[in-house]
Amino acid sequence: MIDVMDILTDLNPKQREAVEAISGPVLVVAGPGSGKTKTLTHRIAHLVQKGVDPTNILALTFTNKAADEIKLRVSRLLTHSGRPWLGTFHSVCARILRSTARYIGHTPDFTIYDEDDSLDLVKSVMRKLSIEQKQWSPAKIRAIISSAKNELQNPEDYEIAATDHFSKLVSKVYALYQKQLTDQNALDFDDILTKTIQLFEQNPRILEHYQTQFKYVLVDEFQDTNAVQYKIANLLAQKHGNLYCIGDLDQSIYSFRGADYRNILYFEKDWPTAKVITLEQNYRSTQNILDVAHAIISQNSNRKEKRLWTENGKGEDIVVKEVETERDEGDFIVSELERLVREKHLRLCDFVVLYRTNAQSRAIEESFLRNGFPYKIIGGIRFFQRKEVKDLLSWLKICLNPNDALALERASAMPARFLQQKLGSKIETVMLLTNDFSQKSKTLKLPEFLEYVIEHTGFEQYVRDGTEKGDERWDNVRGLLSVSLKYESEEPEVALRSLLQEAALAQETDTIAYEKDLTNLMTLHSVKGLEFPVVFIAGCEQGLLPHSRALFGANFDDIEEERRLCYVGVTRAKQKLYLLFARQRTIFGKIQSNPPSQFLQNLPEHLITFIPAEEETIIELD
DNA sequence: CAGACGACTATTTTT
DNA sequence: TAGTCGTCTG
Repeated sequence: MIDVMDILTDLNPKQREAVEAISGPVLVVAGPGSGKTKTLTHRIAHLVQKGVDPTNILALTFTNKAADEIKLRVSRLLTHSGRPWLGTFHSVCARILRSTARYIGHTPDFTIYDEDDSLDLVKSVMRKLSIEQKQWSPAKIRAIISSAKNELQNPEDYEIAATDHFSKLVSKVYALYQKQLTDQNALDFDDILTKTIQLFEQNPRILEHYQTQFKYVLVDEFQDTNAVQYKIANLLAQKHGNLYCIGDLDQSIYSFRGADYRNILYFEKDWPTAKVITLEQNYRSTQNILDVAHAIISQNSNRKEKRLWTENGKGEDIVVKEVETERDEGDFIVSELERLVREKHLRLCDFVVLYRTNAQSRAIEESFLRNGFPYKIIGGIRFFQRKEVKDLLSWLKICLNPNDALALERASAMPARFLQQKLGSKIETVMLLTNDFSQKSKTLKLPEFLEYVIEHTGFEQYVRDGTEKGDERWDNVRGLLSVSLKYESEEPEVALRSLLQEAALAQETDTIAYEKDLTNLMTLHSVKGLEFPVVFIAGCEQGLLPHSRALFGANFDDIEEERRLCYVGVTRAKQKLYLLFARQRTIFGKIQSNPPSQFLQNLPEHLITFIPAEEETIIELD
């Protein structure tokens, strides 16, 4: 156990204030690199040091990555005693709902539908209602249903509010969609949150139970909460009033999926006695980088003024580089990288290349390939989202929840010729197989059970069609098998449940290879929370950053979010920052020419080195 | 029912 | 340009 003083002496005065203000509501505005996670973890440790039982502490995050990081750091600070409740909003709510499922009309083995499942269900509902999918995009309808849920509108509420033709149509889909979910004993991601609220509102004693338990509630990345999540945190903290929220409005970049940074403003209204602490000392970047970041973000009107400072010194100029084409952009990045590795003895993993859209990675990759520099693309399709993985998992889902019609449909959709190796007609085959699997799932260890399912569904022949992609698919299936190994020692049913829960809620993200000697390439969104000595931001052009959608819509908020995105990118840099723009670029097979990003316009000139495109650049005709 | 072909579309992404 | 989706064809 670490000494109380150690936990506090390691902090600057503001951080220490945030850690020590343990009673009452606290809002911490934490700029990039200001020790947000440190403050949160030290606060938890401090509470325990003060004698608070860890089970009375609830810490909520948005991503599993953040939850894992906090878990790890808290466990380093506290070598004894129980663990706090610590996890994503979804995992904590799912945990609560598993033990209270009957109050919301489900059984504890409810299935969690991810976004793809949810879309499949919307499509199936639309087919049932004979709604033309060409005319009305299922994805759009799904998104509308999702936002309705996030405004706590149930199908009846939505129907009442629906006036125009389209809304009425959506209302029909929503009603049947929700009914199907209930019938199938399934919850979508939004339900996990909204059903928790429903549970609390309809069962005051259950709410009271959790309110009593959670004497201290902490919320990480508060700017990313949506209305429902904020309400959950608020409800849970109501009894003791010890609600601690930490975040940064300037780094809110997920409003497109429901995050509402205004929660930070509502917080002060809901908790008028809240202590507000701003962390402005930055431990990551040079002052030049912070000044440029400030020049960008201060153009936003929706923000609270704060000014980051550092003891790291001014550092180097920020490089603004003009290039002719996206090919030159990639080549410039690689040549700078090569030069810095040679001159400054940096490693390839000290660099990161950032871009607004995934499509931009292509040209940059090609430069890396041409010059023989290793790289890794972060992002893309997640493991549990892959078709072959979902296909295989659907067989497992049926074992736990035979009402899961989506899983049943998915499993049945596997070409009969693979299944028929063993048994009779298709529908019988699926039935017979699932019956058999259900039995086996109770007795076989999880990895053995998976092997069994793979063998009896002809899964290898199914995914492995002799192509390279087929081998890749097979690798993913083997990957699932290795995931299952960590549940090997558990009871078969518990293990199965855990695996499916992980598949639904713990979407494994690519890990950044800090230790490997290669350069990471990723979107501006993916880089949030990370830091690198040298940062390249490619494509600083009107239409790309800010993205044309935000530009075209002329929506004020959208442009401000793009600016925050740019700010997030800039503040990842520890020592050196490059902002690049191309005079022309091929987008969707057409050559476009866009002016430099408006975000480059107000940068303090004395901090910038501008390098124009080389005039003799030969534009290749092709 | 598997594969081919043309039409269509095209931020960002976590749970 | 490139990936997805629905329809058509053998």
